[in-house]
Amino acid sequence: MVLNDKSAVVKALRDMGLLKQIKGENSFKTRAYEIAAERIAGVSDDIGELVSKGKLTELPGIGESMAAKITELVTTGKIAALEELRAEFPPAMLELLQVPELGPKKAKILHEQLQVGSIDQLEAACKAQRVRGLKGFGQKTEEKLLAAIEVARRSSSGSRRRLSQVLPKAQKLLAQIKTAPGVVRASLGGSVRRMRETVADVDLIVSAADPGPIFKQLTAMSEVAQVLGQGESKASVRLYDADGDLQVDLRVLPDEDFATALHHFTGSKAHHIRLRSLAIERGLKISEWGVHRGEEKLKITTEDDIYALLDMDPVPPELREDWGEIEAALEHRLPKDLITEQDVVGNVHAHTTWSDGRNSLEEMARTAQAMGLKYLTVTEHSQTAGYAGGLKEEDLKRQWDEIDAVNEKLKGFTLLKGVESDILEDGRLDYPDSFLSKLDVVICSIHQRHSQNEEQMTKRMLAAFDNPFFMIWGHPTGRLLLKREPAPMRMEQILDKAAERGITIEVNGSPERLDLSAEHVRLALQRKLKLVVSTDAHSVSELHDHLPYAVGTARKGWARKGDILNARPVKDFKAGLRLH
DNA sequence: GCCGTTTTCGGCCCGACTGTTTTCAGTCG
Repeated sequence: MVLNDKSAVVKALRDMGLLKQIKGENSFKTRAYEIAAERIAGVSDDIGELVSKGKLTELPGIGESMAAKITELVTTGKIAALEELRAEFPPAMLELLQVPELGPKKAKILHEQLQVGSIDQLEAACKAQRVRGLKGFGQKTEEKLLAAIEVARRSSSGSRRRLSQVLPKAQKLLAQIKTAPGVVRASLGGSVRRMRETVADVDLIVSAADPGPIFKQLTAMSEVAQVLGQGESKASVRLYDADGDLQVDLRVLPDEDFATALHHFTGSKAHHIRLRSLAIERGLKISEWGVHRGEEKLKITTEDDIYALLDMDPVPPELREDWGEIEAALEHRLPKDLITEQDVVGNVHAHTTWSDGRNSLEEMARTAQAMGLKYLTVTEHSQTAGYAGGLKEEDLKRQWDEIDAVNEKLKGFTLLKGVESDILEDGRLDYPDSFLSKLDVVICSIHQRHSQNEEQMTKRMLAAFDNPFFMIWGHPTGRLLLKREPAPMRMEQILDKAAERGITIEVNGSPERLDLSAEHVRLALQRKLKLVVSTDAHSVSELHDHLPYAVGTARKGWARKGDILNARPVKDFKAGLRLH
């Protein structure tokens, strides 16, 4: 095995599909590559294992030909057919498709007629007014492309941004839209509603008899930089935004169409394609405008009605990715009790002014209590983390006195004594066992030496799990979304050992982390590992603000209430942390 | 390229919007 890298496989399949599109191949063929890429991206299995065990063709959407290409890539490091395809085009050909408004058909014409093979060449051709003469192009297209090139360049660092950079703005927009006259129902849609860890735009779906005032409400907002388009049922705008351009798509429909429209614009695309095929088998047709049986339009009041018509369990938005939820819903084995924010009774992983937090112990405790919680784990940084005000044994012992004093004052609320201990480069923790044994909660995290290779990192974790006081594995991969890749490690092997040792895994809700990821949450749950949804709060506001991201990520990984330790009362929480 | 209690051949999700168009193609979601 030369290249056991799932993301490399996904990229190769996507690129192959796109290049074939530009060549003008049959669109169903090219879509097969997209489907296969999405399927691989969504499976939680190790790609090398799928190849070596010959299980690729068991995945829906992957047949003999696709399996052979994937096997070729994993075993030899490249796909000959893809190399040949690449050789037919300039190296930067695919970057052209990053330009909005420019798809494979127009790219093909530009390449064939004007030898355009990069964004820079496209810009030159447009400025020279050589594009407007091409068949199917005109002056307006040329001008639009020039503007689109700017958009593509501005967002070239990746047009997606972290969910946390968009969700609060989206919620604010939704609140403002709801104040427009005539609004009946309104909701967020799209990848924001599905709680994807990174998102590209905002979708708003509104029902009202007259769309006019709603469009007006949106386009009149001061944050709107440009109105990109407006028709009878939808409008798109671009917002001024410190993080770069943010597109907002607003749909307004009669209330009888709200549920089907909301469902349609929530996605994902892959989920819909599967669902609509199933509908056809049952003599139904699903579109954004409703569910039809022949000419008859069926009455759909909620999204659940759509799944009921297909004899499926209702699928919560976070699960709509075609990651196996379709099959599970058809077999009525979709989890019914996914974790919710209301289920959480204890806040896990908090820092105070004792280390690098911004609020005192008592402020954190009172805020958590006001949120309706019953306990809070105080887990300051450990002595190795000098940069974060890490505490020595004597410091922590003094902190216990203050914790005892605050616990005296608070009724029906408990501060638990803990620490976030660094996992050193050889897997040791940075306090002696004799001290760790005195704590209620020991979260163990990696804060340095992220650059170890896969072998070293895997060994480090396996060794760390041998410590009898290792209770919770904190932000396991150390990733920072769009900033730092997850540390390389053999996650399946590590989770196997964690399960053996009875270790609890953190789903860290710090918006830059979301660590574990939803995909890894599923891997952990397959091994019956216990989880905590944590805030990693460094201030009272983060106690509130981070919880939705932890819960959303856990839900997206199919975690149920029973899987989450801090959905249990304090006594059961403490008991659950003990190793077997 | 994938897939099959309507098929191993002949289908493959569906519609809005825009611009180039006298009836449609391309792009997007």
